[in-house]
Amino acid sequence: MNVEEVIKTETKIPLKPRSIIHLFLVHNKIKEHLTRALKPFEVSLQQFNVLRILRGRKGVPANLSNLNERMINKMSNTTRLVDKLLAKGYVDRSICPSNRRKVEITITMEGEKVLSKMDQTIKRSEEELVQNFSAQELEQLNLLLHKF
Amino acid sequence: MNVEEVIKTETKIPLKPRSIIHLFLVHNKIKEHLTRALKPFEVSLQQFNVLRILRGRKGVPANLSNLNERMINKMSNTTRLVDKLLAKGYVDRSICPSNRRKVEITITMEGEKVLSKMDQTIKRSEEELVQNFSAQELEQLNLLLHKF
DNA sequence: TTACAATATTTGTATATACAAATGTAAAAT
DNA sequence: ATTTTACATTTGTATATACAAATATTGTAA
Repeated sequence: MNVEEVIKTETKIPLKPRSIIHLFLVHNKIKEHLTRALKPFEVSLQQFNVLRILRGRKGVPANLSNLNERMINKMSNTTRLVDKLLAKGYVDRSICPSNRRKVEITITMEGEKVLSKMDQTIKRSEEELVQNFSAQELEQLNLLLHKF
Repeated sequence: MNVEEVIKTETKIPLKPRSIIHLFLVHNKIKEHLTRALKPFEVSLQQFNVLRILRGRKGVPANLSNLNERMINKMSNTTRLVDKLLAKGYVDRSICPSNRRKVEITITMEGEKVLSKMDQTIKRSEEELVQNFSAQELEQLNLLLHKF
């Protein structure tokens, strides 16, 4: 992934903006790659992410705030995202009995089933994406990203 | 920017997925930061990007293909993006006389004027974003990103 | 108890994005 | 010359995202 090549420019970009553009381009590449991997399952990356969060709660229902704080893209309309998963039968949603302002969201058996299939696909994609990296280089990358 | 802290999890994430999540989180942070910086100008990052590309052509008109191949997010509806800039008076658009399938897009004086103001704001934001990095660390980051 | 503030979610609106189909123009093939 | 193919852009549709406003419920204060 060469910056100048991808955005078709001959001029040398200064280090700071170049780093940011570089990161954007890599992000795009990864996002497209993972989205393509999830395509057969007809779920978005966000929906996949929510399913994983729900599974991680091991049966304990989540409300929208729980989901939001664990999501990668903090978005305000998690409601509509859950609507989609509900329509697919991958989650259940009910009103919390002890506090009727809240909702209780859980993953269904069906949801767990498709999720475990998605997991394998995503794992393969991730392996592909970082195939040029050694473990040490990935550690180094994480250290650098930590500085942002 | 600590991954586990941001997505509020106690479990240690394996190196490969962690690297990818980390990159997503950093991308989000940068995107939000830059979008906020452009807010007073009422243009999106994409629109800002298009204006910069047009300026870079130094008067030579661009068509939609030219823009697309230089844009960070390759998108199919550059038409509508240019519509927005047109409505703001920042670009001109006309049909290419030699090949009427094409359009000729140029930045206006007004566009150049606001763009130079945006530049300063964006430059400051970029400085802030990479303030914890030494030049050497940024070089290293670019080398690693190059591996994707 | 009534009014007010805080909390949790939902809805509305505008823009962004992805993909497919439609439109109009130019070039190539028969 | 007419048909076909390729090219460049536009439009339509569905979903995603960001932000503000609306709704419903609970907790608190006078």
